[in-house]
Amino acid sequence: MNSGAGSAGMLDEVTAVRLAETFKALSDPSRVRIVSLLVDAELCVHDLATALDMSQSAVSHQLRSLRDLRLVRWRREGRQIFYTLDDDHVCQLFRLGLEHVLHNGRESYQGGNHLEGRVIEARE
Amino acid sequence: MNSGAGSAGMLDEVTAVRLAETFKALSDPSRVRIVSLLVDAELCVHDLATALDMSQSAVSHQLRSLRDLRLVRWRREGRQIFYTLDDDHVCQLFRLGLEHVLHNGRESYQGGNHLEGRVIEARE
DNA sequence: TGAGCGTATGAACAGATATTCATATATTGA
DNA sequence: TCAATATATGAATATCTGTTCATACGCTCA
Repeated sequence: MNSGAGSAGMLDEVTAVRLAETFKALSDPSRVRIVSLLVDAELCVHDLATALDMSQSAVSHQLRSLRDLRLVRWRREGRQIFYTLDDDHVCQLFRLGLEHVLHNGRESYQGGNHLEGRVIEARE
Repeated sequence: MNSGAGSAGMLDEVTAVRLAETFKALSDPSRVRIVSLLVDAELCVHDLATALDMSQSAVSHQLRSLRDLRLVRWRREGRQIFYTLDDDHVCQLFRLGLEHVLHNGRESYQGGNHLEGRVIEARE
């Protein structure tokens, strides 16, 4: 069977979809920033909204996505609801991604523009 | 919680966007499946399309995204172009995500439906 | 040189997404 | 019970995304 750690082989459709969903959870700047805060602390919606300079509604909608994808947990305390990251995998994913981004400035790259020196002689 | 290197602090806008972009690269089932194949082998577009049962065009478009995000490299050999994963981070991200998905069946979860229902205790 | 293959690309379109606005729900305290 | 507060939710909307279709580009070999 596939899905080992080494050779993954081709993923079956269900796994592919769920894996994609997991990454999709972190594929938006707002959500990534929410997670970056939750990595360090448990926060309520209002604090998140304030820290991120987003509307309460927008944050709440995003938290719902994260909840649906099981990336965060919540805890009620009075009228507030505190969120925290659900499991450690999320944390690891976040860190690994961050590492990738930070170690990957904007150095020149194979095919700085397109494939083989194609047409793009478009230079100003 | 917080497996080790904590304190990411809030991300600045640029980093958040780039991090989100990185995850977005893996946020689609087709792309995830492409990557799952490239984890094991270097493949040309046609082989990818065949293995994934996708049109050549669709695969090509997706490869372009992956190229733009620097997740894959290519190499021309005759009329074919072989793709491979660019750096190891991608591989690690893919594996970590897969691990998360595989270790996370569909067990019941906090708030099976809506929020209000129950409260989780302290963490750890 | 031209036919044919492999690949890339652009336009177009259907479907997904993030935010806003308005409003509902839950909880507390008077 | 009522007002105030914190959060969730639904509809509307502008934007983004993935695929298809048609076609262009690049390479190889008759």
